[in-house]
Amino acid sequence: MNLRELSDLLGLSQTTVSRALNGYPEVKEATRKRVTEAAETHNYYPNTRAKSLATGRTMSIGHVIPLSSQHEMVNCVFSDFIAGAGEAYARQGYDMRVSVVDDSDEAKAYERLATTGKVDGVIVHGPLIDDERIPLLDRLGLPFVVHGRSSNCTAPYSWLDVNNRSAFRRATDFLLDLGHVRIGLVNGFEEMDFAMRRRDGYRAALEARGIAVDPMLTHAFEMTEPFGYAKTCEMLRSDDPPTAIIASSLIPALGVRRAVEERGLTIGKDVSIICFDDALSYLPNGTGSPIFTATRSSVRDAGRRCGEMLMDQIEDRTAGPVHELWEAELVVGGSTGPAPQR
Amino acid sequence: MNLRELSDLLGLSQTTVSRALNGYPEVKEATRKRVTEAAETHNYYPNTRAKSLATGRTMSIGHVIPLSSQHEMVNCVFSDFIAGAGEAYARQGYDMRVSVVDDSDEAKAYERLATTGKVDGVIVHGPLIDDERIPLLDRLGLPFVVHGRSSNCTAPYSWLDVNNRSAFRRATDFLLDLGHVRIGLVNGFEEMDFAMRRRDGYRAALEARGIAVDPMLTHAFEMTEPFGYAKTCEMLRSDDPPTAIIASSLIPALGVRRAVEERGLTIGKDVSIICFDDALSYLPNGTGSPIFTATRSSVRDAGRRCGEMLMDQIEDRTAGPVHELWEAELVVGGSTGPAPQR
DNA sequence: ATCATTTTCCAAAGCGCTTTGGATAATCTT
DNA sequence: AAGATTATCCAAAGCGCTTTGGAAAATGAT
Repeated sequence: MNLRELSDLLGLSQTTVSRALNGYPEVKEATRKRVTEAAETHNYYPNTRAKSLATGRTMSIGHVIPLSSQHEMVNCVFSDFIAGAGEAYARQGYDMRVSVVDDSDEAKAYERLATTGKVDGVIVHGPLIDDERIPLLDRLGLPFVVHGRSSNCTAPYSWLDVNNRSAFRRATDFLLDLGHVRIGLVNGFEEMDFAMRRRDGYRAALEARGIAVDPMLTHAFEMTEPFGYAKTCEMLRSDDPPTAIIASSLIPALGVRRAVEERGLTIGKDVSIICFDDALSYLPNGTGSPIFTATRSSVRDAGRRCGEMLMDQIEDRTAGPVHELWEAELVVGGSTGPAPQR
Repeated sequence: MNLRELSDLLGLSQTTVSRALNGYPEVKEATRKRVTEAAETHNYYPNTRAKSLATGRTMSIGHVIPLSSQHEMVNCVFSDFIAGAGEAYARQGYDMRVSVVDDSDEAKAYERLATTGKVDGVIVHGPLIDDERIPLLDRLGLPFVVHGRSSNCTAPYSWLDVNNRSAFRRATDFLLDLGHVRIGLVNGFEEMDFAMRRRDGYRAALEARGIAVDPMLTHAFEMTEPFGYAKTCEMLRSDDPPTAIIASSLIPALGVRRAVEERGLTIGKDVSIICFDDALSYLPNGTGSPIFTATRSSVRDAGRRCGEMLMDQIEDRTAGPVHELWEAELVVGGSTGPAPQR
């Protein structure tokens, strides 16, 4: 059942039927009612492809995910983000178009999305410190919202980020207050803006107390469980091991925990752990009281909000860039305690 | 730059340019070369919306994910699946359209996808035992592939599944061979087909040795870490606690581990653990030797293959349904050992 | 050289919708 | 009651592509 058939059936023109269905004012209420009822009973839904072509809008938002051998974009954190974003999209009749691309031609993928008109806008995931995607999208004129920020980027753009620096500064201060001095950092790749900022917060807290950053205690890599495990093993084996470790995500924190326990040490006593908790729905940091002391900010909420911001921008393209900086909350769980006496 | 502009520029008709670009035979090689080169230099890419309308194909595959308060579809396993599927799509020029819907109108969402022509086919995730989506999609005539199976479903359909029954039978046998008798099961929701089959494999192994299934030892719920933790605590507190626990995923297994260790028991000695390992990229079961003894099957590979099967089906709609049953591999890690002596 | 084929290209008709620019009918002024 | 407004509807022109049904040009057969 298409528009022509429906309008023939009703003895009306396609124009009128289309207008009735789309809520235009130049159609009598009685007619509108007749049309909507007929559409209902005959199960008419406008063809998306035709509608897209006519309106120039696709009602879909692109998410480009690079598939690289060395860095996994698609992970638990990502899936919670898209769950949130997807929820926001659904509420406004959008949906999400995910294209997986080889990371060598990620730029081309964005270009293609823009020139072929597949999407009305995109979300930029995992921005690097000086991310080239931002000027590119700016140039392409495709609306976008960055989840995170990109330092050194001069072009104006909309973003939503958690205050990673203050979160890690706060976590580090918390440990310092407990008397810890040897504090390890298990971070994500530091080309990524969020990881760089987290390291910076960590560094600032230490330096404020006159403690130098020990390169032996700071590690940056893909945030997997085995990475947390391996680096913790390495640090604990050293002559001057850390008494506390900060992990950039719950997942490597699980590895940290495994390494600590395997060594027969007790968490929160021999070694304290703080992690950044994205409040993943499938991997919650405990249900009642938190397992790990953590700085927490829901990535799902972030997804939801990024989606909203982007749709707003698409709907009103004249509006300027919007920024939101969220503070992470510090939740104290059982994984931290006073530094052990020497 | 659109087709008309490009053809005007070349002094050719749109027909010829279109044909040259799409590899049709009725165009001289020299002309084709001239056209492709012009397209290249002028950065011409056909408008997807127009192309879709003209061809009736969208080159995109739908994934419907119900958003429910009590059951999370979007999880780590899901994200690895779509990474695999997305990779397959990318290779053949498809991409993925994800729509998040309230679970109360999931059926309507599929109907809408079909009638509005948003996608060329869909992947059905997490089939229930008698899943109504299968007859629905069959009726709608929308190509689809089910990741998993749906028992009791009479309509023919394509699916790819791991042999959940044999995997859990094997895991249970492995523990029985080690002398375990009290074996706990931390399963997913048993309305879901895979969970039902897993339970069945577990039951069959026990019954083959004349051991009755103890309801105190079998639990089914959302497969989160806290669920694994809570149920393990509960079981370990009982008068006749299990000496081994089988978990339906690595994630609840982490909770199982936490509960066991928190009680001061040793994994692989006091309590053995086997889990189903989906070989998640972000949460691998160890790098070299596995952490948990596990039955393993890569959900990412499954995603890739489901995607391929679906695209094949879309390309040749006359082909009958295809089935693939994958056997999970048993990998022995450090989490299992002989049953402790009484 | 003539006719039949094949090769190469084109004009025009969709695909199913939205939207512009009227026309007609109904209502309001005076 | 005639002219001015307004409410209601319509025909037709896109949106940018593919594809059908020829036409013209080139090639082959006789």
